[in-house]
Amino acid sequence: MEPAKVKNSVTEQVTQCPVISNTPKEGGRRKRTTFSKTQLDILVKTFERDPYPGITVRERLSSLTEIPESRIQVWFQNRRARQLNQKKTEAPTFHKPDYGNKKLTHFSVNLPNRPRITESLASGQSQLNLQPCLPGGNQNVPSQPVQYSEQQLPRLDGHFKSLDSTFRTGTQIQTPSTHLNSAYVSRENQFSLGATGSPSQIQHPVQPLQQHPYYQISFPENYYSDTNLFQAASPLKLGGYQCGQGPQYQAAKENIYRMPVTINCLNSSQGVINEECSYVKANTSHLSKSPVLGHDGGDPQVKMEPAQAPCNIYSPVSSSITLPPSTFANCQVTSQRMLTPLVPLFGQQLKEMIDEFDPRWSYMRNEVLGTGLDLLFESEQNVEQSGGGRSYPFTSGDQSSSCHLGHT
DNA sequence: AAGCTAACATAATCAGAGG
DNA sequence: CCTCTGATTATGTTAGCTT
Repeated sequence: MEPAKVKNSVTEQVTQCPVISNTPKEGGRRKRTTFSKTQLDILVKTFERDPYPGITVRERLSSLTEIPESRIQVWFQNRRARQLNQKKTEAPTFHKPDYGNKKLTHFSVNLPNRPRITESLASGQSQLNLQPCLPGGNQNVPSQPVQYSEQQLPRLDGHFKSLDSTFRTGTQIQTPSTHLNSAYVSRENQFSLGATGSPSQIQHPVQPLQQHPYYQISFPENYYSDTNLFQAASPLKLGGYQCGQGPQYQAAKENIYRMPVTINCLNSSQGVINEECSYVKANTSHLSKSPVLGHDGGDPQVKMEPAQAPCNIYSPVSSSITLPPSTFANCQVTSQRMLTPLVPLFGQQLKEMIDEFDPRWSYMRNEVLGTGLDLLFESEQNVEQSGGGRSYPFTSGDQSSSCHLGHT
């Protein structure tokens, strides 16, 4: 066992970041790191959006700030500890969120445990082009499709399977860890990414659907689903309602990376309303281990199929957007291992919904989709500003195009 | 299934930097 | 000197891997 504490203080010159060379001295205590203002700013802003960054985010921060990942981890640990202590000392009055007039309310879900890094993954440099929540969103990261290595696919698979199971829970949602017992949730409407090794689990009640209108958006599936990633064995439930397991749902799960399927809105007080949905039926997935990933040739075609099935997205808004199949008639899916989000016209609405829903999902969306959605949003704005009506751009691989939408 | 290990968490504490 | 905060240690949980 390690003998107590090493208290031989180092009286050398303070190591100033970004010069990171304060590795632990032989048998001594690591020199205290002094973070620069810029570095702290990045860390703080990241912390505000995600107090529990995963390894990829930490590595990303590390490369961005030139702070060793281990120091970043320590920083977040200390930050969490002090924030918890601070909030403990404060009067722990629980403020019930005011859902009355807000269309988006607290929605607690149990997010998945972090995917474990296998040795093969951890040993190498992170190949995930993830988009952490850095200052200014992800604008610091070049916009490019996310590329996944063979090794990352199984990891993502487990990750998204967890997401899938997350949304199969009922109204009583289990939170992944005691992280949620802090005021993060109640005050900031955030929920934590669970991590392995978390303390005992607790449950947090979800605001009853009957009392408060919800946005209950199945974004995790809309964005991250995959044929191989989501293998729902039991009916999906959202807010106590059982979601359809019909062809639309399955199709949604198959096409998450190309586009969100349909935005159906309904009043929660009316229960589930069956609305017409349209979706893209793609026969491949960038994240799937389908044979198409194994070769470079071929251009799997995107097939369009209409669907008539319940769409379990709740919203107080009584309108819906249905995308005609023609929207994607000319889309082609590249067979490269690139996630190119083919988000059609309603990107702005989608983005707003995502962002309002929870910043963390935006973050995860960015992890997978990169800046595609943001770019879409920008392009949509440009179109509107130029009076271009309802023509929306989309991309597929290295090709881009636009289509006119006559949505209702 | 059991054991090992990695990863991550909180909590407590030490100790350096700076006001 | 005091406060803030980075660094360390102890301890616990979870999940993947191996046997």
